[in-house]
This record gives sequence, structure tokens and C-alpha cells, in this order.
Amino acid sequence: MEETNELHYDSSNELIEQRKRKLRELRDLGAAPYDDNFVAGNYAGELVSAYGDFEESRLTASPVECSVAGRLVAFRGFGKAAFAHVQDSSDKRIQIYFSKEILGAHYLLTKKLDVGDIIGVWGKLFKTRTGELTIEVTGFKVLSKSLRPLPEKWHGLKDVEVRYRQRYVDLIVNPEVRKTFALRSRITKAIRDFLENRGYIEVETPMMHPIPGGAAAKPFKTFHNALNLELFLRIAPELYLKRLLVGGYDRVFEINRNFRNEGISTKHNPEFTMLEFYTAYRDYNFLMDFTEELICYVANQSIGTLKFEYGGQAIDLTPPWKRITFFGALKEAGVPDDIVGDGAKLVKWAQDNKIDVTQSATYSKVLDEIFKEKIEPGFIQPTFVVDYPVELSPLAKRKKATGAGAGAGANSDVNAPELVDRFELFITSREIANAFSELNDPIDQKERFLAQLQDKERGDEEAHAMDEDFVRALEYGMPPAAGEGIGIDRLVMLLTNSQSIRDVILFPQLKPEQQKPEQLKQEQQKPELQKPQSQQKQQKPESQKPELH
RNA sequence: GCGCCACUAGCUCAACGGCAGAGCAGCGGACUCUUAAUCCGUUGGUUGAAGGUUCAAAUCCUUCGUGGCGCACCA
Repeated sequence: MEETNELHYDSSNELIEQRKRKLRELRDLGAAPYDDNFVAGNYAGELVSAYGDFEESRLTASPVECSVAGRLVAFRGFGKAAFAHVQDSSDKRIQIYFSKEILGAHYLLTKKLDVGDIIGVWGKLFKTRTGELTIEVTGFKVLSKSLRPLPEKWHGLKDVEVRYRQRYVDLIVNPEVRKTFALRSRITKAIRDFLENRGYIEVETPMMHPIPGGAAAKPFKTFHNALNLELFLRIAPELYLKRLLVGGYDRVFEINRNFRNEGISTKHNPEFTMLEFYTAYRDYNFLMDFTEELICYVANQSIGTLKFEYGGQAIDLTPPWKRITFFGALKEAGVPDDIVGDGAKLVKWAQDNKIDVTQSATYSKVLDEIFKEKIEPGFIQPTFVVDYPVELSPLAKRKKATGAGAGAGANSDVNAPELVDRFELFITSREIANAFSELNDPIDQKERFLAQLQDKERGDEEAHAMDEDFVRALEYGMPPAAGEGIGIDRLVMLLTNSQSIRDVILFPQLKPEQQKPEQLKQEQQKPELQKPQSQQKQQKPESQKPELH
């Protein structure tokens, strides 16, 4: 084999060669197959909705000239005529009609077209005998010759790996995928509209943090050369947004990526999109009502209803939503009263109930584990769980010792400073939102950071790190505030009935498709102590392999 | 990280120890109202990779790769 400048993906199979040949033939015929600046006057969708109902006689009486540009997605050739469909960004397709009689010598070019080519056409509208609105083409240009065959028209592209890796193909051929991402866009727009209409301003805070904070998670590390500084991709924007509250913004929000160095699953992507918003002079009770309004607004604006199916389950977002306390939920699920508060008993109960609890688990982790195992699966319809234990919420405000806190409806555990003003919203057993009254006591905050540091020393990799500048900010005074985070990907999953987070992220994280030959070579040369002999034999044909420089 | 499953033509899939196939796409031909166009003819494969078992491997075994699902991990 000779050294080659081919890409690592096959770019020389027969089908591609045939298309390259047509490309040359187009050029020989005087076409410019990668032409530029074709300004179409119309979109397919616009033409279909405006003229789709017109009678043929009407289109003949007052002809409609039009032009569209898009991808050729079907082609049916006859001897001296051809029908095809062009699909454009209006997400509709319109039929076009090529006729030798009309196009003359230009008609030859249609013989060099393939499904997948991007073309611009102009002509006038007419109705076929079957009543389909069609452009009778008087002229066209090949704007981009497609060299790779698209998947089959009928079965389409199903291979999920190819769909994720080559999302561009997925988007071309699978309309429901385009629909999902169109909905995603409407959902984020609705969120922005809702918040902006209520006086919130959108901000952007750092993605690269010297101290990863605002959540309990393992961060990605990176490095800034000029500053000679280790940095972390952010796990949450929380601490920066609260600095902005100190700075005087009363209502701020950010919709952006968070990064967490954890496993990948149908519910987890290493980078995911989070909405966080903060409201000064309000508490978490305000946020519960606000969240109902926000999510209902978003549902109405995006899918136009509050009642829909998710994975075969009927979901109803009609407010008000159920509210239950953390310990109330535990009690309801049959966790005995007396073990709560007693670490040893709690661990024993968890183990007795076959809940996996590691040796190093802290009291709060065990509680959390029991909750996730026993309680969460029950929350199919929207449910607020309120008043979490303080150990689980190092950034939330303690519950008032008196019952004076507003909105006591669901709060049966007042008089409990070991609790915090916090809720989580669950829909389809999944956490959709997490919110609390923000801790603004700098001394308490510092102590909680210190407690987290102890957890860290005990081996809890995800314990919060001390952020001294954040404490300093609080020392200047942060107004009382309520803050909330909503996982956008999971919200989009819910509203688009997507079972995997990869179906709502355009380019989900995957391992590299192909190892570079250099890497492969290195690995083969690695001395493997315990490798059986049969493995080592693989190295023999090395001399026949291409030398790669 | 662990377990199970998958990987066959450009795409969607058969063949499950005995000659690697179909449909669509493609290519050649016919065809001026088709729309999964039709009709005739036809090309296309290192069966994800490497080893092994066997007279014979897509098929059985091992290792590896990638993906899916589940588990673990996961404010």
C-alpha cells in the first residue's frame, strides 16, 4: 500500500467515483457545480401554503414565477422529462418538473444530477394531474454537487451511531429529528421571553473556573499556558451569578453549558445546558409558583399543550403541582422516623433494604441515596419536594426556626434549622429543577465550605471546594434571594418525548470514531507483559503496513 | 468501570457450520404527469479488526474496537 492523502474515511468507493465523474461532466457542459450567491425568492413551505390550494386554471390565468434553493431529495427521470423534489430550510419539500421541451439543451444537465445535490431552480407554478403543486423549471443551477450517497429514501437512516456521529445526515433525512431541534429552539426562546418579560437580564459568566463550584461534581481540568494556570470547566455558574446579586442585579439568568466529568447515559452528557436564574428579595416559595408558570408557559409556547405523553405515560402539567416535604416523602415511602438523624441506624436500614451504601458514605449521602432509590421513581406527575436537610444543600438558606416562613402549606417541618429552604421539581421521576433560598450569611457559608472540605478530606471527590472570593463577596452583603436551576436538556426530552439525552443534543459526546493509525501503531508497540503469544503475532505484518510520517 | 446485546454492499435487512443474498440506491437501456414511478439488463463484499477451532467460519471460541441498553457513577 502506498502512502496516500486520502482521509481516514473511505472517500473513493464506486458510488463516490460515479458522482465525481458527473461533477467533471457538469463542468464540461459549462456548469459551475459549486456556484455561489443564488438568492432564492421563495421557500418551499411558503409556496405550498400560499398556492397549494389554487386550481390549475387559476395558476394558468395569472402565472406565478418563483425560485427555490435546496437539496434534491427525490428524482424520477423519464426520457424527456423528470420530476424531483427539493427540500429547503422551511422544512418542506416542493415538487419540480424538468422538461426537455422547455429546457432545450440545458436539459442534458439533469442527467448529471443525483439525489443529495443542492440546486437552485426558477420557473412557474402549475398543478399536476394528481393535484400536486409543482414548479415547471425554466432554468436551474447546480449549487453544490453531492459526492456521497444519502441513505435510502424509504427506510432512511436508522443506525444510531451514524445518526449521532453524522448528525448532518440525520438532519437531512429524518424530519422528526429536525422537529426535535426546532422545538428545542422554541423552548429556549420561550424561556428567554418569559424571563425577560419579567425583568430578568441574561448574562454570561465564566466557563473556565479557577475553583469549580456551585455543585457537587467532578470537573474537567484544563490549562492556560500564558497564565500558567490550571483551570476547570465549570460545573455550575451559581457562584458567579450570586456575585452579580452582590453587584446589584436583582434578576439575572444564564442559559449555558455545564461540564461534569461523569459517566455517560441516556440522561447524562458530559456537557449539558442549564438555566440558572436568581431573584433578589424573594424566597423559594415564590419560586415554586414561578416555576409552575414558567414551565407551563414554555409547554404552551412550544408544544401547545399541558397534557402530553412521555414514554407511554400521560403527563399533565396543569397547576397546582403536588408539594411534599423531603422527610414527609421518606415517611410516606415507609422509612421509619427514628432512624432519620441517626447515621448508624440509617446505614443499617439502607443496607437491609438493599440500597447500595459505600463505607465512606456520609450521613447526607446515605439519605440522598435512600431518597433516590425509594422516593424519586414515584414522582411521575410534577411534584415539588421541599425542605431538604442542610447537609445536602451547602449553598441554601436554613429554614427559619419559627414557623414564620411564608407559604407553610407543605411545610410540616418548620422549627427545624437542620433543614433548608429548598425544593426540587420532579417530572417523570426525573429531577427537572432545583431551587432554594440562597444562603447570604457569609459566616454560615464559610462554615459550610469548611464542612465540605472535611468531606473532601474523607474522600468525597465531589464535595464543594472552598471559594474564598465568594465568601468575600457575601461579606459585602448579598440581598436575600431565590435561585433555581433547570436542566434544559431534560426539559427538552420531556417536551419532545425523547428517551435519550442524545436525541436532544445535536452532537452528543462519543468516543472518536477511528483511532489515528499512529495511535494504533503505538499501542501495538507497547510492551504488554501478559499478552498471549497470539496477540504478539499481530505485530508481524508490520513491515507491510504503510509508513506514516 | 461491570454485564448483556449488536456490528454483513452506500442505506435497510436476510443467510446462524456447507457457493455471501434481497430490496432500495447506483450503472446501462426504454419511457413527457411521476411521487417508494415502471419495465429490461447489470456493477457492487477483507461479513467491525486480529487470532484460534474446523475438511469448511458471516456463523463456534478468545482478545480488541465502536455503539446500544442496563448497572455503577451522577447538584
